[in-house]
Amino acid sequence: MPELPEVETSKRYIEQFLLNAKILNIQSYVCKLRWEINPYIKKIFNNTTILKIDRLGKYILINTSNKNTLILHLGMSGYLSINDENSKRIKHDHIILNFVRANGERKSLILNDQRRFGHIDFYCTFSLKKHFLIKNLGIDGLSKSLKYNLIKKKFSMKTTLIKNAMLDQKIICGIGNIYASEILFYSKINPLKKVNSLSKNEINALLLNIKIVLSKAVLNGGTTIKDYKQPNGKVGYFKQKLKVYGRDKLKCFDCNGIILKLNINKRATYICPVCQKN
DNA sequence: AAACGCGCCTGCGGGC
DNA sequence: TGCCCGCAGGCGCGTT
Repeated sequence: MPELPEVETSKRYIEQFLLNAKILNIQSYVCKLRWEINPYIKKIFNNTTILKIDRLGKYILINTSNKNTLILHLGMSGYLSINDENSKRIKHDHIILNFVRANGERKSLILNDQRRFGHIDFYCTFSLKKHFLIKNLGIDGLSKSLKYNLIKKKFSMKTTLIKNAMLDQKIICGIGNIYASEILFYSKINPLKKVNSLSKNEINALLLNIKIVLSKAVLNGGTTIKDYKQPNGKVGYFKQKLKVYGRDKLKCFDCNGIILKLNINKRATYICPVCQKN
């Protein structure tokens, strides 16, 4: 479900509550989400303070005073919320992190994940980049270092389709299926084009539009297609701004073309065949 | 090394 | 009403 903008929205919201808060304990009600959950997670963060929260791609990274980092991934259906301590658990509430704020307020961070493709883990902060979920991640979609030379280098050795490359977290991390279609539309690039055939202008357009689309989506609180909500309970408002995703058979906003739905690698891909002829 | 499919899960909507 | 199928915002792993 959540792609970079939804994860960033969630991160910014929980940060308001969690920064400088003390973790009391972590409860988990399942043995595994996508993978087995390390049982030590229940104890290792007890009485530690949350110093900093980062996001890398679709991962939320919570750094604590015991020099560990809590790693959260929301998978397809994960949803974070903040609730009063001891409020009633609902279906698919799998992880509850109880904490106390500097003002004495006791709250809980809740991970609800219907499909259980999400994950929670922890690792020593110092060697976080060696963690198996983090070590292969490419550059973040909103990183200032996302530049032409870097991407040109990665693209020139590949024959895969640009749509697949957009979803490859080892190249650029954070982009998922919705924003891949949107960014390619903004860039007027046909998703079936091979990455090693992209011109300099096309790559530069792509990089610019990655920034534009992702940051616009963040400003709008992300995209709600079905059930995604911001942690404050509001839906994301970027859906109204989507140009192609989910708009098959409808008219393109920029020309008279009709939006087409393709299947690329079993993933729905939306294009305007006129704007994205090449 | 790169490029595919598979499988992990639940739930929903459409067709019969 | 119910069953079956396909599909859904992700991604590591095994196989080619």
